[in-house]
Amino acid sequence: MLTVSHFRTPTVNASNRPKSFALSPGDMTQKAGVILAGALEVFTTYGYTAASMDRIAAGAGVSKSTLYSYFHDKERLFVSLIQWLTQNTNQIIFGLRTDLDPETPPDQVLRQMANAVLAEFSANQSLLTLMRLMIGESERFPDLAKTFVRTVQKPLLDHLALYFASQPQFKSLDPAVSARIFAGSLVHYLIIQNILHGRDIVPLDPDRMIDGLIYTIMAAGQSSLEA
Amino acid sequence: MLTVSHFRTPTVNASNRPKSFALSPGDMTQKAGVILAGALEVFTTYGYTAASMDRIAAGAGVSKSTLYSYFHDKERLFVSLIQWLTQNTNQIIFGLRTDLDPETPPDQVLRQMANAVLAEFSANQSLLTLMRLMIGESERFPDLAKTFVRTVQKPLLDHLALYFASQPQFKSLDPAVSARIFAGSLVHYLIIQNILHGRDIVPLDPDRMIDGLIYTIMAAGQSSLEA
DNA sequence: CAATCATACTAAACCGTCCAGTATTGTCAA
DNA sequence: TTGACAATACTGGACGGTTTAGTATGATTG
Repeated sequence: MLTVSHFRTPTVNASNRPKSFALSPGDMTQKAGVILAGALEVFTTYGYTAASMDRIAAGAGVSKSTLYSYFHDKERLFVSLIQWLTQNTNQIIFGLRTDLDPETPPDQVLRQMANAVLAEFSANQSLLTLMRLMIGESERFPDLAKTFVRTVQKPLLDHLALYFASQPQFKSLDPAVSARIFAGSLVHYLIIQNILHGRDIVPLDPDRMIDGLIYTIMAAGQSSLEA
Repeated sequence: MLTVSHFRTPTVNASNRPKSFALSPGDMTQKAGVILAGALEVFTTYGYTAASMDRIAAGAGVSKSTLYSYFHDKERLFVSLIQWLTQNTNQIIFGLRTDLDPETPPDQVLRQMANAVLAEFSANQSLLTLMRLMIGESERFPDLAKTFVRTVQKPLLDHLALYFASQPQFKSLDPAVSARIFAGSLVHYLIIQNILHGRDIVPLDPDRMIDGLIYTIMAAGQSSLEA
């Protein structure tokens, strides 16, 4: 269970040293959300180091005092932000996971998933931002990167692998590898097109990408090729 | 043709304003290479902003004066470094591209390629570093990201697509999409395992990954599934 | 004599702290 | 219900100490 730690209530108590709490996201103050939203934009634009706390405060429309009353320091603000995004991402992903209904044909399920992923990632910029920040700062925050893998990537891959394993059509395929191929192709596509700004350089229609991917997996599953 | 621009000769002329040249990599002084190698390590460890010019100078074993005599400023040093890495990467990739011999069976060719990619990226840390830096700084240096796509990703994808198109075994597959699936699966695998430190969290043997990937593409190619 | 080194310097930015003052909100007595 | 008061949240600005990019100066080396 992920909790947003390094978060402190704005209660400036007598000692002027407010203590911090590990709060579940529901407990988070409205102001904290405003700060995180502003921080996201600034971190997105400048990266971790170049994003100054002054700019974050300005971006969030909050005084620096308030900023520091909610978050102890820059590093823990960043960690809280990533955890916040991670939770949002998780909710989104688990929201769009088409309940692996064994009735509907697998190609429809897969297409539905792929469509949802590409649509969601294209519409919701913060998901790609999370990916980019995580990769970019993975050396400075290795533990955070592992948390990201554990709470976002692993459940998704496990879910996919479970689905591939459950369908007899794919019994000749390695479920774990198929999950990697499915997710990896889409993630790589998103990285090239949206993060590295390669849309005009290596253009590829998302529908064409999805069609080809679905066809490849379906065809491989139904093949009687010997290993 | 890629040239290492933003590079200036160490000639500190009278006006103390040495002019810069666009030099082909062969013209690059030995010292410039030393500086770039040191810069790579520091940028890798600290990221762009947190890598100070003092640390870079120290890491390269060079005085700061010399540093600035070869590179106008930090930004152009970084651009030169990326271009330098891009060229190295290109040479490596084009070096390991198994000359698309139509004689050898496709599965062997693909396996050879996948093996070479994974082996090379695991052994040569700087390739992954390049990937990580490019993604992490893609908002600060969008043009650099495009250059990366144009000079590294696009040739690789084109090369793969051409190969898929040339082999009758894959005539039922979309060559461009197959190239994306092939490269994307491997890149995503490398990102998860090596960049995001997910080896222990979502373990997957590289050979198993390659086997599954090759099988999937081969089986899909030989399938007679109707679209 | 060109290249390099070592060092010191400037001007600016940064983080985190601190504080005087201002809204906002609630409590409680009259 | 109203008015006084207290607690809390927040602002805005200033500050110390540190770090940064980039420049300048003079010594050293081959």
